[in-house]
Amino acid sequence: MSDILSDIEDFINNFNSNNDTDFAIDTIRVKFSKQHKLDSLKELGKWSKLKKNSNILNKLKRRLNDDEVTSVYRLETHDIYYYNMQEPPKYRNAMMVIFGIKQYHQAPPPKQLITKILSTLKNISNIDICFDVGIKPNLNKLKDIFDLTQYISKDGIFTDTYYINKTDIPMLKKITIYNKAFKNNLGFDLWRFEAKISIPNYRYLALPLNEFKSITDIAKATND
DNA sequence: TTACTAGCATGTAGCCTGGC
DNA sequence: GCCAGGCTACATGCTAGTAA
Repeated sequence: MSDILSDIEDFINNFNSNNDTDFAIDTIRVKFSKQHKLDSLKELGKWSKLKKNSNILNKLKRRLNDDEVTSVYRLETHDIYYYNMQEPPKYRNAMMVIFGIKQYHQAPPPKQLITKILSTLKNISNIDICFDVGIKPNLNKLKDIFDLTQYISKDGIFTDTYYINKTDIPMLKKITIYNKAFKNNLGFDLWRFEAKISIPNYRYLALPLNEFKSITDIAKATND
């Protein structure tokens, strides 16, 4: 079997070369059956169950509102987790989540480890592809075309995070636009576009990168 | 043949309650 | 407050059947 991660990276890099852009993978998610994979995953390192009130678990649950999370396990100190899902057959399925592959404030999870996990699970369910820009995007242009929702924190504060929850583009489930510099305390201006893209069959890769680029191009237009 | 799915049985962990 | 017991939710082992 070929290397799934390299295949996707090659696909994206090829698109970047032909379109003068700089898309990158930020998050990989893989739904898997624990029944035959868990033993192999445990050989890769120590998985620790996150405590019920841990900050990381609460943060994960905020991001995973659709999936009925029961418990979450973390691979050592990496941003690599799997969480058990309640959907039937109960406790059989889990979702592997590999975060922070494109980061500025900390090292990403080791590529060799990601490759091993993907070759063990032999699948990939969806990925987040990101695109970073040094100035605030033109959100008004996007509002003209999409239903742009601003995220309001629990305290009722309007944040620098915006969602396009419905794109009408096949496989492109959602786009998040947020102030990356503020979020990670970077010390320089940086905004991030993040596209959640489902992958029905990784053997026949057809990522909607042209469509995502059209959206980032609109938002890169000069602010009026 | 191998990989995967699903049902049943059983083990484990966490929470709650009552007695001391 | 502490501990034991009971209950429930969570998790996994075993096995049989199915698909690739």
